[in-house]
Amino acid sequence: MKHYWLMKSEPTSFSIDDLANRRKQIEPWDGVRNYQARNFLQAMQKGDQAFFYHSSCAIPGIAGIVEIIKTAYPDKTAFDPLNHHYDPKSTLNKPKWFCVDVKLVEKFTQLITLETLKKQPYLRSMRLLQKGNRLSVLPIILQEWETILSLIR
DNA sequence: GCCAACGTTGGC
DNA sequence: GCCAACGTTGGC
Repeated sequence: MKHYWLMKSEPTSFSIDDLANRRKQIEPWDGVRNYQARNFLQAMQKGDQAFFYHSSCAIPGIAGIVEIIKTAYPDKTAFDPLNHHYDPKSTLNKPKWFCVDVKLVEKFTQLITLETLKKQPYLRSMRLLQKGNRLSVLPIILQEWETILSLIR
């Protein structure tokens, strides 16, 4: 069974346009340094889809859809001392952090803004909208997925 | 830039 | 194991 997710990225560091401009429109979703988010990454299966969410920017919101094309494998950025996400506690033998590969499925012609999401009664219980939620990777239930897509379809 | 809400760290 | 201090996230 296919599962749905939401993955956050700050567009100033990596936006949906950056993904669109990648060769094959594929990118490793690395740099996640939170255990809960990591566990969600590890639960992802090939073929799962995720909303690409732009966070910490002028207009936060969902910019499009990506598909998981490679399941979790060790995040190389944790091994690189020069990388901003370097973590000496993650080793080749015992990797602590993981990433998946995503491929662009669709960039929405119009951003589904956080403001819009908040207005939807059916989305009130959505994890993304809960107070204090800071998870950069989180699950979306099918009903929420479809409700969100209905906003632009 | 502010600040609430978390997560992590480290002394005890 | 507790908890204060600190760091980070992310909306505003």
